[in-house]
Amino acid sequence: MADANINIGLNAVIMAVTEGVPRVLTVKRPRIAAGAIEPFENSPTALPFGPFEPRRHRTLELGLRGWVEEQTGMELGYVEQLYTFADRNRDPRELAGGSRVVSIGYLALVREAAPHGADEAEWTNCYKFLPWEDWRGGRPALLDKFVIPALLNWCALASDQSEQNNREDRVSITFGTGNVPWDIERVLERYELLFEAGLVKEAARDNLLGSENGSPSWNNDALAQTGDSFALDHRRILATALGRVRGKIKYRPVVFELLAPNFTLLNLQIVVEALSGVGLHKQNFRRLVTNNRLVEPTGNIESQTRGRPAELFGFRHEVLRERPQPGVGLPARQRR
Amino acid sequence: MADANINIGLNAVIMAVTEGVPRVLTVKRPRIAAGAIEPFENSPTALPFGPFEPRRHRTLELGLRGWVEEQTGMELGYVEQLYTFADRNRDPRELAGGSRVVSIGYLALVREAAPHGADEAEWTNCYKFLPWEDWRGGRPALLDKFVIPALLNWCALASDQSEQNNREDRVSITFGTGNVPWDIERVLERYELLFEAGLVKEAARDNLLGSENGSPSWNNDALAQTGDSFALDHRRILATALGRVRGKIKYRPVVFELLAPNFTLLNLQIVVEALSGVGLHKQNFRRLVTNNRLVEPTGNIESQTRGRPAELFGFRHEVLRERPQPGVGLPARQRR
DNA sequence: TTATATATGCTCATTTTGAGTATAAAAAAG
DNA sequence: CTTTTTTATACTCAAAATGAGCATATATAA
Repeated sequence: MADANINIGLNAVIMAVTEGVPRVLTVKRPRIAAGAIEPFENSPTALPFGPFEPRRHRTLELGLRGWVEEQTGMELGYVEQLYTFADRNRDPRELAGGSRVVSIGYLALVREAAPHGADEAEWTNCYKFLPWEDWRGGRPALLDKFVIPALLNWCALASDQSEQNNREDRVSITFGTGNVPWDIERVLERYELLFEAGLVKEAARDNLLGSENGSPSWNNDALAQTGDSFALDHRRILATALGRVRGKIKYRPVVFELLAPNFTLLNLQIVVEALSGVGLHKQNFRRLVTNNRLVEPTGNIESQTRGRPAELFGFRHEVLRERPQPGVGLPARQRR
Repeated sequence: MADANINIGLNAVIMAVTEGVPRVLTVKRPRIAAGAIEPFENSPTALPFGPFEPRRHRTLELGLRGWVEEQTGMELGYVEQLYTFADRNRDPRELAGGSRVVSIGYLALVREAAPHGADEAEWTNCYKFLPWEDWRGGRPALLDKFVIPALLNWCALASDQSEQNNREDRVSITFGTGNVPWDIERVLERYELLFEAGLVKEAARDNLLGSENGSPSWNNDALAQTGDSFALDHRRILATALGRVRGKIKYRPVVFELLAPNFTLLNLQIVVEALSGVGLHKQNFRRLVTNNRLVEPTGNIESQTRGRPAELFGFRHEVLRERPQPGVGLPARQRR
């Protein structure tokens, strides 16, 4: 009955925001399904992951929580399932006769704490893997210096006119060329386009692109500009996670999972900006969260500050019973 | 290496809207993983499903498209992954020593067509399975007549005060008791709450609720009011699908997957209302989709109509290049 | 004391939304 | 053939939400 060639792995994107930097928990030695540890060549950075053991775990989420706690000592709070990935060639070892790996991605939001466990886990800036996603300091320079020209070049290499139009449409919608606005949520679409165009290291590494695909072989200098790489398809899972958070923040109060119970409105704004990757108008942000009664003042004042001390606020849980979709509300479009 | 006790099944929620009714494609004999057909007692209604065969299919989505075409003769257009379900006891046969079934749910939107294939597939009104979700004719009577009282009763049966508060909060947020507005997207949360409270047939059938859970054993008359049942956890998957469409409709132009290329604005509105389960203000709906330039007039006029003939419109594809998140915009809250 | 940094309150024009009224163009009823 | 019914479409108007900025308050640093 059972297909002996399927393994299920659970991958965790564990995110935190500290000092205005969105971070993801990364490990050096990925743990391989079925419990065995296999070091990769050069031990590439990976998301923490572990096997799903049906005999031990009643649900997928419980399985995930279990081994995350074992590996990192962290007890997860907010957890949501992201996506299930099972593309062939996901793991190069399948080609060598190994079994097919199906991996289920999960997103967890935590208040940053030092991980402690068997693996050398550490917090890494998400934008090291997806540098084109951070617009807080204005439009990232690498877009115009490298990414967009390379994508347009890839469009021009299409085999026929219809495919070229297709590619140009995708480039303009995902990367906002022409007069198309930048949509902060299309993180995954952007990564997948770069992958297809052979502009991220994994594309070459995973050897999925032949010359018939019209993909030029970019030199390593160029590929170094598109951020750090991850083991397997973990960068794709991270892109899924970031896109999901960016969407969810607007209609569910998930930001508060990343903040201490008391925070200033600037603290809150910085976390929202870090995740969404765009800067927000301070006064309007304040008006939004207070008028919507998403937060409530505690009466306490922040100490040890530069300018005027700010009031401390807390999440107003009752908002869930007042408005169907309470979130922080981001601008629909990002001006360039 | 491989865990011989895992099977992966792909479940398809194939939706269409005709005559103002949102329909889902259902089959009478579910096909069991690994290709064998096992008739269930009474052949309960099920979603079409098939096994994922890693040797044949490069990706999960291709696998799904493949066997859907084999089984129903339908070539799917728009397809998106919903969620992966793997709870223990999902399939009662696991208890009898069978292997664990992991099922990956997919949503497909099609223009309704007669299915033709080996299984006796047919289109069924989604609201037959989730009758409390249809508010187009006003607040469904069964909410006040049966569902809410039964849920409040379940709250009162909680083992301690904290659990009772917890239950009451969940009831009011998902079912909008007190002054909480009804959130059309919380379809899955509502179904899961009814399941926990033992108010849908599957809860009793799957025998997951003991008396220690504080769930009364409802008589069959009562359970008959909460809609038709599905095999396994297929009703849960349908709830996931409906909630997903209701959300997505707002920010992606997915409705047009369900409509012919040319349609009147009333056609469009009826499809949106059928999915969202709420009635919309006709003039404002028109203003929204035309001002946002989501649709464009074709110049043609509908024939064979009752009142004044309406103009035919088409989806304006260019809107994707103008606004980041083009959708039809539903009212945030549903007034009662 | 002055500069600088941050917090917070407020204004104002514009856009979007909710809820209607009014009119137009067809078929059905008498 | 006139009236009624039905559906389509245009327009109004008040309320709410949004985008952008000015002004002021309260702290530390120079």
